[in-house]
Amino acid sequence: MNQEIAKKRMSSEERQDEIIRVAVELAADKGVDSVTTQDMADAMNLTQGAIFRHFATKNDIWFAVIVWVRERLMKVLDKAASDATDPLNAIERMFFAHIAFISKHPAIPRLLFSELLHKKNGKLRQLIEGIISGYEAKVAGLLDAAKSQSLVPDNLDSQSAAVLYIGMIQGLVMQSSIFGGKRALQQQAEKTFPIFLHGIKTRS
Amino acid sequence: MNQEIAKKRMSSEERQDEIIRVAVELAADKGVDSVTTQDMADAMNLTQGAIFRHFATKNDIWFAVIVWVRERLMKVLDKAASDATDPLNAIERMFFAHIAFISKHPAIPRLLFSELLHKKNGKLRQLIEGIISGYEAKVAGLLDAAKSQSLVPDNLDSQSAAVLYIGMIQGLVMQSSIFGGKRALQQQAEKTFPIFLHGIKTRS
DNA sequence: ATTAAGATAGCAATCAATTACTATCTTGGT
DNA sequence: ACCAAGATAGTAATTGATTGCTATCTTAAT
Repeated sequence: MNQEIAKKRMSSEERQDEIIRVAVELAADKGVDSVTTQDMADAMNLTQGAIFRHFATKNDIWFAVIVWVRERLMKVLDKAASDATDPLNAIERMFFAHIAFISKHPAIPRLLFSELLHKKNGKLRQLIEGIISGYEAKVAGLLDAAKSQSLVPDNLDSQSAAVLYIGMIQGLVMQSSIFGGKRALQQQAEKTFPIFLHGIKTRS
Repeated sequence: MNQEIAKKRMSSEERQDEIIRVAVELAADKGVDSVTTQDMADAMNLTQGAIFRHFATKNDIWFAVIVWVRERLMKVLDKAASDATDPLNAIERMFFAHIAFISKHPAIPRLLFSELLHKKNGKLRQLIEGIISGYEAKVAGLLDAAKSQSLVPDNLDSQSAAVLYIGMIQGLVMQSSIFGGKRALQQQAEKTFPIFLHGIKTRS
């Protein structure tokens, strides 16, 4: 019953998209490093060699995956920030948008925060570094804007607060990775954010 | 010139220690998954097969590594906490002891926080989960003690604050992994901790 | 002389990547 | 419309390198 379907011939662009999608899925289950081109091929009813009609090397696949993630994530974050009433509210909306994004794509943090980072590799590491430092700069910028509106004290170190912000996401991801699932992630996030928020607000 | 040195025969126990030490070092450079038994053997002027005179499987090596890390880290943390004057001070001392420990062994966070985490579910994962959840419980316990001394408000969610605490460490590690080295890690830690501390202190 | 550590060599499995070939789609000249 | 010619996606098989691990021999230390 299931033999005839999915035997179509697709354009290279469509196949590239499918490979990226499948790679993300598999990375969620087995971890990035243990996903083989054979796994990808199996997951899309294709032969292993066919993968290399669409990507020159396996590394190029992961590069494309990261680019895909970047575009998706940035789109979500930008939209969340644009709906905000003030800089602090923008940070809060971005945070929960990010948590929701992770809930939908559990593989993402693994891609960004773990293995590929210390892969002495050139392009991949640079790309991920760019995403994270760009994210950090965005948060720090919002905090500076909050300063000028006296929403946070002037003597707050924006960059350090941004580090804490990103760390909070990492901590929540790890927490939900060890214990519960999506539901727990959202719930934990709602309880953790106020502590961070209070940490950056007016000090003695 | 370099042929005759390091040709000693060692006891199995000594070799096990050296294998563990070398494994930690190599994991810092190349990442855990990409360290092969051949790499370890090369790093200690030994044959690859000789490794298996001292460990039955490669997995056993990583297990021993994690156990080694746990003992070292817990020892450092316990000592830091025992010198403290009050629960909040204990958390602060533990934090900076942890940061100093990481500065000395940059491979550790990678072992605990990244790759091995999403390694299906074996003994390794269980061991790491135990370390982290134990750590979290310890911080949460100190926060509860701080409540009874009115150092932090009663309505603080201890577990969420502990998640933020661990996330702060993760964020700092990633920050220093992307940018500077040890110096930057210590400096950043000193600027970030006060934000966390203010976050858990008395609220409006 | 006995024993345990290390050397040498090799196995079976797995991996990314390449090859030679086939099937299918696209296109341009008549 | 037609239909050969080229382009492109896919298959099947194989390559060369690497992996964890093992069987057998060699040597050093007690």
